[in-house]
Parts: sequence; C-alpha cells; structure tokens
Amino acid sequence: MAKKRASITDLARELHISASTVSRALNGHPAISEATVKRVKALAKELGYQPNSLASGLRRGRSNMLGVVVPHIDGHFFSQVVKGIEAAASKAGYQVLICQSNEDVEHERANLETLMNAQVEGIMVSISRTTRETRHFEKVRKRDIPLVFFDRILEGYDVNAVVLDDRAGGYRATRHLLEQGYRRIAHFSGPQHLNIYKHRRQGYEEALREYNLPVREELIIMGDMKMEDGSAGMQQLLALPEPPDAVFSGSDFSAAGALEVLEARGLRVPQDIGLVGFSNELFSRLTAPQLTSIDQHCELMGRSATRLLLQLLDEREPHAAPRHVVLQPDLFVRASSLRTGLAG
Amino acid sequence: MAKKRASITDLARELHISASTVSRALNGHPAISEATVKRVKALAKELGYQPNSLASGLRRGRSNMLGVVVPHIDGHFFSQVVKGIEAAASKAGYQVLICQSNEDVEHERANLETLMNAQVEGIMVSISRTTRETRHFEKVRKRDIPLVFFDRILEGYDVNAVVLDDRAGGYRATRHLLEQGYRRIAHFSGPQHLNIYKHRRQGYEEALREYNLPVREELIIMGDMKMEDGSAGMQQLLALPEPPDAVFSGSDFSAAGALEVLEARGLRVPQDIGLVGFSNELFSRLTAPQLTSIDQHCELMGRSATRLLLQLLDEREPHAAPRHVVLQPDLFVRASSLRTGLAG
DNA sequence: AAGCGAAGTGCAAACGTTTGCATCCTGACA
DNA sequence: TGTCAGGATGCAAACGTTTGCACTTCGCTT
Repeated sequence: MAKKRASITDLARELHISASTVSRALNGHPAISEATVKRVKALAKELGYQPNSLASGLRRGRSNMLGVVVPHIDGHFFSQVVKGIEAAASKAGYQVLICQSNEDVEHERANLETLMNAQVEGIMVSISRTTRETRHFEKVRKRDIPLVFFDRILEGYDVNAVVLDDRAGGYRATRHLLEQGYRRIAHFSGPQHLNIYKHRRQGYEEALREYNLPVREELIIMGDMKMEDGSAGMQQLLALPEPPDAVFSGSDFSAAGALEVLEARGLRVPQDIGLVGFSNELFSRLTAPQLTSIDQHCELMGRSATRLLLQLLDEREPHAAPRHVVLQPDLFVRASSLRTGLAG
Repeated sequence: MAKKRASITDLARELHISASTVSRALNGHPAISEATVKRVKALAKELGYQPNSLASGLRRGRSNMLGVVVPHIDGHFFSQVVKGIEAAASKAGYQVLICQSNEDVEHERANLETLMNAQVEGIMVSISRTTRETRHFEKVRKRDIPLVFFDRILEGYDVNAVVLDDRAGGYRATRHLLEQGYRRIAHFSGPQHLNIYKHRRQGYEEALREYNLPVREELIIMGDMKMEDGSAGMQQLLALPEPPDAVFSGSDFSAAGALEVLEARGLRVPQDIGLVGFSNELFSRLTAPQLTSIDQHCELMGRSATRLLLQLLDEREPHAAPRHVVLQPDLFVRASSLRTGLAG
C-alpha cells in the first residue's frame, strides 16, 4: 500500500533493462526496438507511470512552464486574454503560471521573482497601473528569459509586445459619434503613462481635428476608469456652462457609471447624449440602452502574445530587435450612440 | 557574458565553503554561524542568486504548487474564486497552476493528468457541466494527492468540499419574491446532476410549499443557464395561458436574457413581472432595472477551499473522513424585485 | 577471415538541492 | 592532561530524468 509513484527506475528494474532504455522508449527515441518500446509502454500504463516533470525539467534545464503577470483577473478583458494564452500554451505543451499584481508595482516585482523562481521559460506581462519604471524587468532580461508585453506597455520602453491599436480605436469611436451628428464630444481618459489611455485620447483628438473641431480641456476628464469615476466625471461635465452632447469613455466601466448618472438626471441616451465605451465588456449588451463599444479581441491578443513568446523561445537569439504585433480593434455599434438610427 | 544563473555550488566555490553550508545558511538552519550567514546572503544578493525550485522540489519531494481545475475563467464567479485561491495560496508560499476544462469531461481528465505531471501537491476542482462520473478523480486519490472540490460537486460522491448553501439561496430568493406579493413564480434551472442547480430548485420549491403554493411543472424551465436560454425560457413562459408574475433564475445570465425579452415585449419589471438572479454578477448593478441577485462570496470560497486543502496537506492523514465547508449566501435586493418599494 | 557499420542497449555523469552523519575545533571541566 | 560537549562545517548520497559515449551483437562486405 505504499503509495510511492512509479519511476523510470522502477519500470527498468521490473523489465530487467536500464533506465536509459526506458526513458528513450517513452520518449520515442529511434534507437529503441519496436518490441522493447511495446513492453515499456505496456508496463508504464499498467503501473500508471507519470513522468516527474520536476526531474526532467531539472535535467534538461527546461520547465515547460510560462509565466503570466496581469493586473487582475476579474472583468472580461484579462480573463479572456488569459483564456487565449492558456489555449495557445497548452497546445504547445506548456503550463501557465498566472500571477496578479493587483495594480501594484511591488506586487508585480514579487510576481516576477516568483515566476523566475519557478523556472518559467518565458514571461508575459501586462503592467500594473502603478508601474512607471522598468528596473524589475531588466532583471528578467539579464537572465535571458524571453519577455513579451501585452496590451499595457510602458511608453518608450522598447520591448516585444502585442498591443491593440488604441489610437485607431479612439479614432473610430469618436468618428462614429461625429458621423452621428454629435459635435461637443467629451472624453474619459486614464493615467497617461499607460499607452492605452494615452493612445485612445490621441485617437479622439485626431478625429476631432479631422472635423475641424477644437480639443477642449474641460471636456477631457482624467480618472481611474472605474464606475465611480464615470459617475463623478459625468456630473462634472453636466455642471459645465456648455455640457457635452456625447461622451467617448476610455472604458466601459466609467461609461456605465456615466449612464447611471444620466438616467438619474432624466437625460435620454442617445437622444440627449451619445455614449461610447471601450472594451466591449460582457455587460455592454445588458445596459439600457445597450452600450456602443470597442472590441479588443482579447482572446486573440492572448494567443498572439503566446505565439510571439514561443517564437522567441524557439529562436533563442538573445538580443534580436524587439517585435511588435498590433491588433486592430472593432467598433460594435449599439443603441447608446445611434441617434440617426432612431430618426430614420 | 554566459548567462548561467548562479547556483548554490557557485556561491560555495566563491566563498570556499561547501554547498551544504550555503544551503543551510540560506534556509535559516540554526547550526550555521551568524558570520557565515551574512557572507552567504551578501554574495547571494550580489550575484542575484535565485533558488532553483525544480531542484529543491525534486529533492524534497515537494513542488510548492497547487492545481486548480475550473470549467472556465470568464465571468465573475470563477475569476473571483481563483483570485481568492491565489491570494491564500501565495500567502502560504504556494504557486497556483490553473486549468480550464471548458465544461468538458475529457478536458477535465486531461487537466488532472497535466497537474499530476507537474507534481502539484494538491488539487482543487469545480467539475464541468458534462462530468457525470468520477473515475478520473479516483486516480488522483490513489496517488494520495489531496483533493478539494468547490462549488460544483457530484451528487453522492463523498469528498472534501467547499460549497455554497444553494438550497438556502434558492429559498431566500423565492421567499423574497413571495414577500413582495408575487404568487405565480417561475424558475430557471440547469442540469440536475449538478448540486448547485438541484439545490437552488429545492430551495425554490421549499419556499413555495411554505406559502402553500403548488409547484407547477410548466413554470420550471430547464436549460443551460446562458443568456439565450433565459430569453427562450421567458418566451416560453409568456406563451403560457397563465404566465408567471415573477421569475427566480438560477443564474444572472439567464435572468439578463429574460430581461431583454421582457423589455422587447414592453413588460415592466418589477411592476408586471419580478425578477431575481443568482451569482451577483458584476453586470447585475448595470441592467435596467438593476437585478436582485444572490451573492456567493466567491473570493471567500476560493480562500476557504485553499485553506482546507492546506490543512489536508498539513495533516497528511491519507483517508480521514471528508470534510465539508458550507458558506451562506447573501441576498442583494435591487429594483428588479421591489414591487412594494415602489408603492411605498 | 578480418573488418565494418548499424542497431540496440547500458554506464555513468549531470542537473541543483537537501540532509543524515561524520568530522573538526574550541573551550571547559575533572 | 585527558575527556567531553557543543558549535560549525563538510561529505556524500539521494531525488528522477536525460544523454554522450561505449559496448555488444549480428549480418555483410571485401
């Protein structure tokens, strides 16, 4: 009844052959005879042999594990990305170790240590909101552990990355509002050291300029993109002498917050005020009215990041030029921004 | 420039002491002198030494990893549970390996193999919707790998588990509707081999009986609890000669689907029809009207499961009687079920 | 008949830690 | 001075795999 798990040596002893032969038989080494392979595999099955991946990892200097650091895992976006990562990784025979930084640099630093400790072969990161410097990533690089960033990256830090074309997203969202006839369009944005919020804002401004409209300071509200921030921002906007006739929010959450305020004030969406969010969260179909939003192809992003990482692992060229993959966003038009649709 | 990571042996060589001493110094073994400890730690820091957890895992027969198998990771519930697991595990010095079964038994079986391969010390599982038998779990048990189920368990399979008191949840949801004056209450339920849906239904029936109301077959709709199922179910209900005046849905998603249909038909919630969901998904605050729902304390569930697992690991009594932890749900009352609130 | 190549297998070292036991040293006590 | 205790360290084996190299056998070729 001793529950010791069968090892390669056990198989070898039982079959009166050497451990090397067993190992090779199991791994499909060509030099082993048909017959032996059969015997080994049969016994392995019988004893329920499972390779010890710690041992093989140790010996081969590989762990078959990839690490992921995300700010958090709740909400649609990151959980979908992780899903994509998982799918791509497991197809390639890798395990995935997932860590959450909780939007905190210190946590992020600790996560990286943890992952390196666990001997992961590569790491994918989406930086936390409080990350402003890159020392902890340099440590990873020094160890020659391939590193791929996704979605959120640090401005001016040249790295391998898979990102969304946030500028295009911001542009298309805003342009859609303009085409619907809205002219005084406000924008909710987040911390500007994060590429995503900065680029969404730039896209917004670009669209305005294209329509020869001024970019007004008072219509751009900086916040943390949570629901509360959206509510507060909306109230601030409504208090203006000339309130906006539409809002492009850099996040669905703050858009939802804005929606609550509008409803409470008895303002109609999209008639009185148009609204567009960002991320195409699950709930954007459930609000009343349904929320127009930008889809980020989260799962694809996860798969792309993993594919890029696997490529790097494959090539093993320590310091090749960093590669960028840019995904194009999609605009999902729903009721919250459809003014003409109602008229027509 | 060889990027070989410093090992214990490297430290030992450099300091002209033995590897054992270095190991002991780093692990706080009492027999090592103050002075040596200092020297070792200093050099370790200088060289950026990171212990190789594969090696130490191999030697000590421990991996410091826990495995988790969930049906999926999107949506509020499981991602929050995972968050709780992660938090509790990392506080205890464990890594977490997360696998998704995609609601498929075969995947689930493969996930378990994978985790055992990775030498996890214990496994937490919430079974997939298509899991109806337990052979693959027996294999884990045979290896004496502690196993804890959470939320979803197989009826009649006696195991360590952390579950919600779903019966109480169903009861309280239904009772709340009754107290609001609704009398013809329908119910959306899911696959009955899953404890959660079965118990929610039982709680629903219990509340009806308490009010001396009949349990009507035609008012109980079985489905897959997705949004579409909710829409379809609602249409089916509205087509009845005597449609219900309220619905208790076993999931927020199908509740949302029902809401869409109701809105399209011009039926007012909660005046014409009351609605209660289950899970307290993030979006339940965002629907119009906001959705009354049952909160499952997801994060707590994750923490509890982990704590239980760690206990089992600690005790190492192979076949102690399985333990159950039952969490109490909370009812979050919102507009979708507040008929009297409007009158008052 | 010697030599050769190929196929199949085994030996032993290595990966980086941990740990039981042995060893050495120093100082104290009888 | 001899003995002993205790503190500090080292030795070597072990965890389960993988892998370069050597070895045996056997059937062929020259």
